[in-house]
Parts: sequence; structure tokens; C-alpha cells
Amino acid sequence: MLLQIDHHSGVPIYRQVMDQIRRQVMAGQLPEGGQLASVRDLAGRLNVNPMTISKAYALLEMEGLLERRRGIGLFVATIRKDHKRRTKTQLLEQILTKAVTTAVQFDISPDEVHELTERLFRRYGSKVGSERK
Amino acid sequence: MLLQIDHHSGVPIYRQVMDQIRRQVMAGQLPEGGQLASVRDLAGRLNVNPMTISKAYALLEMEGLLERRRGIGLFVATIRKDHKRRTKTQLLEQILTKAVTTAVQFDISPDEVHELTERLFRRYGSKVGSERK
Amino acid sequence: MLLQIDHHSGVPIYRQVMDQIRRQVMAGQLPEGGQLASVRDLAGRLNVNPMTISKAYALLEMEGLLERRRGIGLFVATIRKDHKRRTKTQLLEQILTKAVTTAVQFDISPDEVHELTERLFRRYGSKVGSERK
Amino acid sequence: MLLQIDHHSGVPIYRQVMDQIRRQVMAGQLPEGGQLASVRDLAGRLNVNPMTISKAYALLEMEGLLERRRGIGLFVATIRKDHKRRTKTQLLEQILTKAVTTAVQFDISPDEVHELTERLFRRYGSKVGSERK
DNA sequence: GTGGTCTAGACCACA
DNA sequence: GTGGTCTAGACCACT
Repeated sequence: MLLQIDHHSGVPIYRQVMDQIRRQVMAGQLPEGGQLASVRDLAGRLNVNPMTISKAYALLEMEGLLERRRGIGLFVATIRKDHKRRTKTQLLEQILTKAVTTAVQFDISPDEVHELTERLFRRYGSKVGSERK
Repeated sequence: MLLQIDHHSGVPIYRQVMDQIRRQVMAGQLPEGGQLASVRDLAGRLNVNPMTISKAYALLEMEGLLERRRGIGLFVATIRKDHKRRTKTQLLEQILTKAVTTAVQFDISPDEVHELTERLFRRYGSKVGSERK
Repeated sequence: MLLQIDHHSGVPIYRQVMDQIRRQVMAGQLPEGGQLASVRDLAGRLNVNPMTISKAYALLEMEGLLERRRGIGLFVATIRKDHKRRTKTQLLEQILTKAVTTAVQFDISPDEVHELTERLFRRYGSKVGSERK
Repeated sequence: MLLQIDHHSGVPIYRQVMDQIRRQVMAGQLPEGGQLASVRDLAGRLNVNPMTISKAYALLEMEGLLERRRGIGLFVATIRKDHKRRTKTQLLEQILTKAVTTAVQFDISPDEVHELTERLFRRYGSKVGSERK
């Protein structure tokens, strides 16, 4: 499990951790039922305070994304597949909605948006089964 | 000048004010050279602390988007047309980049993204010269 | 707002705080829209670390019971009245269910339970508008 | 001996085990002098760590509820009848006290509580000598 | 070993 | 003034 923390982004570290884990679970990079890195381990690797990781984990558990097994560790909860697909689409739609309303407000045509999107896809790799670490 | 403040979004109010003014200027809804509502007036209408508005205005002035004319008020600065166009595209690209990287991570194809984008355009109106206030 | 913390109960302090605030809100002792004691103030009075209070407040906010107004403080959220009544009954039913199943398992008759309940009501005061602090 | 373990309740597993055994003894479902399942057997059936069961047994032994016969196993200790009756009532009173204080705080009348109790008795069965496993 | 809680004290953003 | 975040380090309960 690799996470990137940006200490200068202004986004709280525990939120960065949450977002990235949530995404990795949704993307299947963290398999359901799989165990997460321990609080101390992850904290050590990211060079942050264990409590910060613990907070992120606790919130994700409350979200229902993670499951605690007392004295053993934290695991990715099992999610129904359709629910997962829906969540993924919702997340994307949310971002795209912002893009579209911005374009409309700025008088940028759907064609221009489409072109720009294609260019970004080429840049950020749309190839199937892209690099998984 | 109409602004929507969401007290529950977690985004600082002064940032919401800044973002919306910046967008309205870029979209031409706030014409260059036009005068802005006074701090007191806007604060009253949005029902927020005047210092919050003041802070937003001050930061936008530092950005060069607004100009202060002593004793008169704040006005939208004049922007070079190409600069404006570039800024608009940059803003959009920023959002779209997030959408594309999300799609890649979620294994959602460019075609699906395109389709979803079209649908959102139809929903939020892509017609040229849309509603100006 | 008066809270009783038992440092020896084993129940985490932040949970004791949450439970008592939740109850006071449900009981109407903390009026909707009313402002809560500040984190530092309450922490000082209870003689616990501010972070502990902050955690309790944050969790109650996530529950939807409290509302944050940035830079101002925390307030009791407005709850629909029927929802409140339902929540209260549910809370009570939950406890009573445990009592009844215990009685059944122990072969204690409904009459005995009723008698015991009456006795406890006399002891803990069922008088209308009992002592509110 | 059937026990239900809830891994998500937050209550320590060894406590859940203790509580349920204590109740079954009080209710007569586990007869005095009867032998308990072995640590290994129970742990296997409940799918928990044997040390967890061992801890529960050890604590119940310290309580005097169980008796260890070296080389043979653990047995339910003999309890004086009046002591047993008192313990049962105490356990019930403890739960009912919580119910009554909650009702008082929520301004729910004794009559309403009584009614609710009757309803729960009908639902969970007050018939004498109910299902024994 | 695991996670959970708490402290004391610091710094920050917001209004 | 408000709450939010983070640290360093301690202690605890559970398995």
C-alpha cells in the first residue's frame, strides 16, 4: 500500500490518507477482505504521527469502508459489487459536473471540452491495466 | 452580483466568495471596470462577517483581479484578452485533469467519460450565450 | 451545561461527553440552535484535555446532532420534532428490550417487572418537570 | 452451550462470553455441577482465539461462578438458592434503572413505559418455561 | 503484536 | 475569540 502525502497542500494529512485509501479500495488496488498496513507501520513509513493514521482509519471504519477485528488489525470491508460500481460513477459524475458547469459558464463548447479530455487521457494513460504498484 | 454561500461545505467562506467572483469575472458576468458591491453591503446580504468579505476582496486585489480606487470603491481590473482566455482554459483543465485521473484509476473508459460528459452538458445547458444575470 | 465524567468507569471520556450531550439535546435541556460551551471552556471545567472534547464534538457533528459555524462555535442542530420523538422512543425501547429478554430468561414475571419499575420510578422521580439544572 | 459473538459490537469478546455464561447459569440453562465446553472446543466453534476463551473462564472462576477440577475440566459451581435469586433480581434492576432514568429524562410517563414493557413481553414471550436449548 | 485513548502543548485558519 | 490539526509519548485493552 503506497500513499503519497503532500505536507504543503493544506489538506489535512488524515484526509489525504482517507482519500487515497478510499480510492484504492474503489479501484480494487486494495482487495476486499485484505488487511491494511498497521497504524504504526504506516505512520512510520509516511513519517507522521500514529494518531494521525489512527484517525484516518477510524473515520473510514465509521464510513463502513473498513472493518476492525479487535486485537488483530483493520481489513477492507466487503462491499456489494453494484454498490461499488455506483459509488465509482457517482464520484466521477460529481467531478465532471463541476467541469461541465464551469465550461458552460466560460462559454467553452462541448467539442473543446471533449478535445481537452482526450488530450488529458493520452497524457495520464487510459491504457487498460495501467501501472499498478 | 449574486453569490451562493454554503455554510456546511467546509470551504472557508472567504474562499467561496473569491472563487465565485473570479469565475464571474472570467465569464464576463462581472464586466471589466465594473464596480463591486461594498464590503458592508455584500456582507449584509450574505449574512456573514464584514471582515470575511474584506479579506476576500483584499486577496483578489493582491491577485490583480480587482483594483482599489481610494475613496470610491473596488473595481474589476482590465485583463488582457489572451490572458483571460488562458486562465479560463487553465481552470477548466485543472478540473478535467482530476476527472480523467479518477476515471483512469477506476478503469472507466474515455468513451464512458465522453458519454457522461455529453449527458451533463445536456442537463446543464451548453447553449451559447446562456443565462447572464 | 453540566456534565458528569466518571474517570474510573472504563468508558472513554469522549463517549461519556457524547452520550450526555445527546441525551440533553433529546431531553430538551439543550435547546435547538443553542450554542454549546466552547471546547476550551468545557475542557477546563471537566479538567480534561481539549482534544478529548473536540473529538466528542466532532463526532456529534458527524452524527448531525451539532452544527459548526466556522470561527464562531458549535450549535445544536435543528431536528424535526417527530424525528426527535421517534429517536427518544427508540432509545428507550432498546433498553427495555434488554430488560424484558433478561426477565424472560430469568423466569421473572411481567408483574414482578412492573412492580420493580414502579419502585424505581418512585425512587428516581417521575414527577413532571423534575429537577432541571 | 450456545453463545452468540458479535464482532462488531465493540464489547470485548471475552466479556461477551462471560456475560452469556453468567446469564445461562442464572437462568438454569447451564445446570449447577455441569461441565463446560473445553477452551479449545468452544474457541473452535466460535472461531475466536483460545486465549480469549481461557481469559473468560479464568475470570468467571475468580468470580466463584465456575470451579476448576484439575485434569478434568471446568464445572458450574453450586450457588445458594437465595443468593442466586438475589443476583438475578440485581441484574434485572440494574437494567431497569437505566430504563427508568432514561424515561424520566425524556419526559416519558410511567404509564407509557408500562405499556411499552407489556408490548415487549408479548413480543419476546413471557410464557413460563420458555424455549430452553 | 494490534488499535484506542489521553495528555500537554504547539501552530493554524476562520470570523 | 472559535475549532482543527499535529506531535511525541504514555498507558491500556484485546488477541
